[in-house]
Amino acid sequence: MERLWSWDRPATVRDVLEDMTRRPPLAYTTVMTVMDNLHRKGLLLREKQGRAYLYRPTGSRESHTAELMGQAMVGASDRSGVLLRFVEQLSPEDLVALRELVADAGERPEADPQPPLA
Amino acid sequence: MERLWSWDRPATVRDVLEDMTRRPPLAYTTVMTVMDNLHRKGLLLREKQGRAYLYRPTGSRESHTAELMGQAMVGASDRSGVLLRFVEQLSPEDLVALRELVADAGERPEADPQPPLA
DNA sequence: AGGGGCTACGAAGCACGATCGTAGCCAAGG
DNA sequence: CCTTGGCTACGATCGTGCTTCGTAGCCCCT
Repeated sequence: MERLWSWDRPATVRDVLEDMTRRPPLAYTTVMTVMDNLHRKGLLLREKQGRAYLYRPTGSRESHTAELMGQAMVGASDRSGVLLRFVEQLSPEDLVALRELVADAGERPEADPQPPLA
Repeated sequence: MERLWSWDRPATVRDVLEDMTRRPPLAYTTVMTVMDNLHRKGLLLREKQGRAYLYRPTGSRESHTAELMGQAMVGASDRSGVLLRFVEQLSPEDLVALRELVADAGERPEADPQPPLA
């Protein structure tokens, strides 16, 4: 399913359908239903353009993954315990990245969350 | 389901069943099937004691949550991007805890992962 | 006005988990 | 020795959610 958001531009149902490579090609309505479900789940925004809808992701794939990670620890009583186990299983590269991130966070309380993306 | 691992001691099917409070009490076999599924999924260890099995959790609840969080970012291409979005949504308290954790990690390359728990 | 493309709605198939019943096993007690 | 009670193994049923798709209806363009 939603692994088709590699391209960062909005897409119509037909765009996605024609990009799909599948042994028996999926039906048009299948792709549409999936995108509609994603939209109902708040993962996709849509906007009417002519007679068709233009879909665009609500957030980046990274945001979504981070959202899932945060969701996994809601209701946890010992949050720092969870974080401890989490950093324990991180790779060294992840660890250095994380170290920089937690150091930066808080220094500039509010920086641009989304610079122009360049 | 598995919210019964608040107690840290191993338990038999009957222990769990008698601890359950549910409008229509669950059948004995229901609890057994659930615990067996958890065992098949590697979340529970079991050991025969007499004619019954003793079940104990494979890891702490914190380890399991951390495992899920790690699982959420497998296959992510931009891991530091994910971590960025993740720390962004953390509460200030979580942030200070995480800062300590990433600072400690690496200083003592291998400390006891499980001290006697005292 | 007609046709092509798009959406809305709902049905069928599939996978997974939860719930439970029945059958079989084994040890203890009469 | 045989019966009874507790436990496990196996499979049936049910509900839920996701996937796939077809049909019906709508609207713009020619």
